[in-house]
Amino acid sequence: MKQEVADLIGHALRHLQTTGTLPAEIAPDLLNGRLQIDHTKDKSHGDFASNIALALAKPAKSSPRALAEKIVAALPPSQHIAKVEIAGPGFINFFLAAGAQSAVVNDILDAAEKFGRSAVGQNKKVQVEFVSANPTGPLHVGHGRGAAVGDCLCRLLEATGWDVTREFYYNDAGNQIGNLALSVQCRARGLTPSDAHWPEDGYRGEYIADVANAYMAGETITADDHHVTGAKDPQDLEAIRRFAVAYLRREQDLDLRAFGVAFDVYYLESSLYTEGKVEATVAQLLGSGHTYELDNALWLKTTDFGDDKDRVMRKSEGGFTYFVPDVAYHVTKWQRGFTRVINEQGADHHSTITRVRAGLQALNIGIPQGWPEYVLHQMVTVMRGGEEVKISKRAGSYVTLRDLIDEVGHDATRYFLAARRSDSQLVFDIDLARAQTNDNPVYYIQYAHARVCSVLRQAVEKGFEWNCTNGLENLALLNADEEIALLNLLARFPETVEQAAQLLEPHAIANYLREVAAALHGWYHAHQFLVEDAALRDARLALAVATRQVICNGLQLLGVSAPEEM
RNA sequence: GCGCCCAUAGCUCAGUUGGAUAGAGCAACGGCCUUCUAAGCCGUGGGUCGCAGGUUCGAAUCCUGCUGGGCGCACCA
Repeated sequence: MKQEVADLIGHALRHLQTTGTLPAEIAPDLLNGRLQIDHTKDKSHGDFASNIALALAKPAKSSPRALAEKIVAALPPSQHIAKVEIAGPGFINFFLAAGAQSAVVNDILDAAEKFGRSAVGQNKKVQVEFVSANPTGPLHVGHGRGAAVGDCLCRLLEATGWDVTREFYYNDAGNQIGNLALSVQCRARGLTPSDAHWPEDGYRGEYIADVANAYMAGETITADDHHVTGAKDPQDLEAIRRFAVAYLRREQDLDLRAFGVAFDVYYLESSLYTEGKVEATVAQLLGSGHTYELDNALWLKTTDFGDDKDRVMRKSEGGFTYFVPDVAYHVTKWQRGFTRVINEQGADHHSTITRVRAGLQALNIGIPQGWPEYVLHQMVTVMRGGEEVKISKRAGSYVTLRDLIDEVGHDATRYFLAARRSDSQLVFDIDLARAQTNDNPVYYIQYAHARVCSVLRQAVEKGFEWNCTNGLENLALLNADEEIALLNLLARFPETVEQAAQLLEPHAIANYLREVAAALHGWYHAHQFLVEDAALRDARLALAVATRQVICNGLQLLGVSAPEEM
């Protein structure tokens, strides 16, 4: 319906151009999306409003209202538009004809689980890299936020027609891993973090002891088609390293699986070395003319590309800094044909953005400046009983994702971690997330879904014969305020999805679903569904089923289940 | 000191990419249970959109400068 209004205005504008009322040169502007149609907040302003006359007044050398009148006069007739008004400084308000809103029920029932999907992505490849936690410990809440946001982004991109690859990058080759191995070795030798000989920056969580015990017991870890068995030898640091990495990777995989997140590609940092990709990148950078030697170290002039200081590539004592394999890694993404790449990561790693992009620009291999895109999420604070929760037994210094899933469940965890704009800090209220009341938005939304299911069960019990298409010819009977409000809301689902995908903002879906749930509950309480009048009953059930479908599709995008009973 | 992010009702947050009188949920107050789920619904009160300038028909939204909070500023990752 919104598109139809846009088309009508577009038609009118072209007409005004051919008659010379509007200068021809403003046409490209319009086609580039300056033609904006808004849903009105206020019913007295109609159903849709356009600011086109205000935007074009200046180039058309006309007053906004005079231009608005010309545009309205040039609008082609439409059976769906009952009335067009000019209001305020020059807004053009469109009033839909009675019954025009209810057509969306038909659309929803036709499209079913496809309602809200689109093809704007044109099946183009996009890679989303997210979580990418070092295999040095259990995933924490921050990783959980990354997992929730990243996976929802993927679902949004898939829903809008992109060919999505989910990728996880394991930093399994750096100092942190050496640290991990040392920590496990200490535990295997019977030391504890309270010991005087415990390494300064060793890992202190209980899980290190678990890894050490499993290693000493000769456990076998199976991951990624290969097996690693504990060598039981506390002297063999290399064996400990391999075992610990495999052990913790398995842990993370189990957590992610419990969270409903699955990756297509797990990329190992170590493979960049074994396959010579780091060396190749270094060689290319050397040839680029953007490097220099200073104090025995090799530097990249990242300041040539907007960084605030140059970065070391090869340390004076040998060995590359982390950012060299990072650049090499991104080169592989480019070479694998991902012209679009989105990296979802914690804001604390923000500084890598300029560095990685600078390295890629220095290579001068045709990578565009803004590639890759980044979505950063801010810190998460976990609250319980009005107090901040900071530690978990297993990890020691932080709350793990597993803790949250165990305590509040998979659905609430996913919802709450994705329901806020990712660039503002998030307070995760455990008490709220656990609540089986309407204060809890997850509960409220799932309950709306279950409620429709319940009504349909009642309909069967009462012997009302009904199927989805019964109500369609009676849709015009849906004219109560609550029904119109719900219809308008449902009609907005496709554009909500499209915009959330375009802006990479999954939280918009969460907010939208809360609105739909509220509209459904409000409607339910104002009207009986299972009335004697068969035509009205069928119409209402059709709308209820359509609403359930939209809620179901929306929850699917968030990775939250849609229960039939609660 | 430098860079990035944030600041909207008592609390948690939206705000359609510059639009009309800034919204929702909690909390507070007042109503509603012979009912397909009261696990709910309706109503009322509550705001200098952190502060000060600027841009224009029009600013919570864009620009500049402050204030306050978070994060980052390694030859760690």
